[in-house]
This record gives sequence, C-alpha cells and structure tokens, in this order.
Amino acid sequence: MSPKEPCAPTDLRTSRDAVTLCRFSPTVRSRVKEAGGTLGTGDTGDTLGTGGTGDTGDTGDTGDTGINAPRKPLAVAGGEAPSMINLRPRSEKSAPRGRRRIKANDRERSRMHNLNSALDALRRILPALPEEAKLTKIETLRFAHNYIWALSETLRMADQHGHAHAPEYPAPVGSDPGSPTSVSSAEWDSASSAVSGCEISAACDPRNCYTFAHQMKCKILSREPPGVRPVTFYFKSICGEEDPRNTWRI
DNA sequence: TAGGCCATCTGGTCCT
DNA sequence: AGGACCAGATGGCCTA
Repeated sequence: MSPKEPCAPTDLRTSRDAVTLCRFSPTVRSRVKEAGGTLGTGDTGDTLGTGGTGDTGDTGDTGDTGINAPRKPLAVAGGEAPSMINLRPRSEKSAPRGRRRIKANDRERSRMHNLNSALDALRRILPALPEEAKLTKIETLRFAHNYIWALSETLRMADQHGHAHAPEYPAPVGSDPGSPTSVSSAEWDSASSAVSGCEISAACDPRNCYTFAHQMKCKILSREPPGVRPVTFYFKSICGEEDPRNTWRI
C-alpha cells in the first residue's frame, strides 16, 4: 500500500474501538504504573542491540513522554532480537544493516516519541478523568474529537439561544413529531448541563459524555439534508444515571 | 490465558 | 541521497 495514499475515513460509529468508547466502558483502565511515569520494566536507556551489529548508536531516548517511557529492549538471543530473526529474509536482500538503518531507527523512535509527547499534551488539556486512568491513544483522539465538537455545539447553541427571534427551521423529514423542533430555554439548560456539566462531574466519565455528543452529531448529520441547520435536539441527562447507555437518546 | 495496548524495528514510498 | 512518513510484524506488559 502506498504510504501517501489517503486512508479511508474510519467510521467511528462502527469500529470496535468506537464501541468501546461509546459505552461507559469498563476499560477505564487505572494504569497506575503508567501514570507513575514508568511502564513495566522500562528502566533502560533504550539500548537495543539490533541484529548483532555491534554498536547500535542507539542511546537516544530522545523523548521520554513520562507516561510511555521506553521499554525494556526486546530480548536479544545471540545478539539478535527475535523479530530480527523473523525478518532475516527481508534484511538479507539489502545487505548488512549499516549506520543508515540505525540512524533511521533512531529517527523513527524519536518521531514516535514526539508523537507521544503531542498526545500527552493533548491529554493534559482534555478534561481530567475522575480516576487515575490514562486514555489510550485512540481514546485520546476520539475524546478530543468529541470534546471539540461538544464545545463547538455549546457555542452554537448559545448563539442560537441569544437570538430571541431566531427563525424556526422545519422539522427534518421522518423526525419524531414529539421531538422539539427548536431548542427551548429549558432544553438549552439541559443541553448545557449535559455537555459542560460532565466536565466537572467526578461521577461521570467524560468520554462517555462526549461520545454522547458525538452520537448526537452523527444522528443530526444523518437526518439533516445538506445545507439545513440541525434543529432537533433532545438532550437527556446522561450524567449520574444508573446506566447511561440506556438513558440518552436523540 | 486471551486480548488490548504499546514500543520498536523494518522496508517501502514520497519528498526535499 | 537522506529524511519523513507509513504500515506490518513482533514481543513485552497488563488486565479481566
């Protein structure tokens, strides 16, 4: 596959990871060790004796994220990591690895460390989780996505609420007649609490809350014809419910 | 023990 | 030519 080939957009509503995030998942892992800045036995300075080439030139733990600390190098049997053994056929065709490959490995490691640092920075600005749980990479990205969307939606609704004579929009085709076709004051309050309240509620996993927002967006986008502003909002409290999975709807 | 997550190595491809 | 980016492969650690 071509590296530059644009990846097909992942449907967050159907992927397995999305499902994990859509529910109040028990996967809120309390990665105590990781939160402590170490992972497993990652106590080395990242020296990997690759392929028995002697000096790896690889002392460069260039970016310990503090959470994803470098791990213990792969077990080296006879100066060769198992993965190297498995990759022997591929390696042989390009002759013995030289400094170039080693440097490339170093750069790649550094690049991934930078990526992890950026993810950590992202985690820091996201609402804190109630417990010492660390979002996984995919969870961080999706949470950020939903969080941004929820904030945007909050602003949009605030703007809409501020216009007393905002035009009414027709109910979307196929919408529930009982559903509101505009956001009333009460609904706005409910929506506000449903969105922003989750940030500060220690009893609510914000990932779930913003997944709710994400679900709402999906629903709206699926129901609204192009160019028509979404008008159907039906918030229901999802924080503090016994089972949030069954309490929200759109 | 299986599954999830992660770090790392690696070779291919694209870009400068 | 060399760096950046990417995805596959692999193995370690952790949790249910």
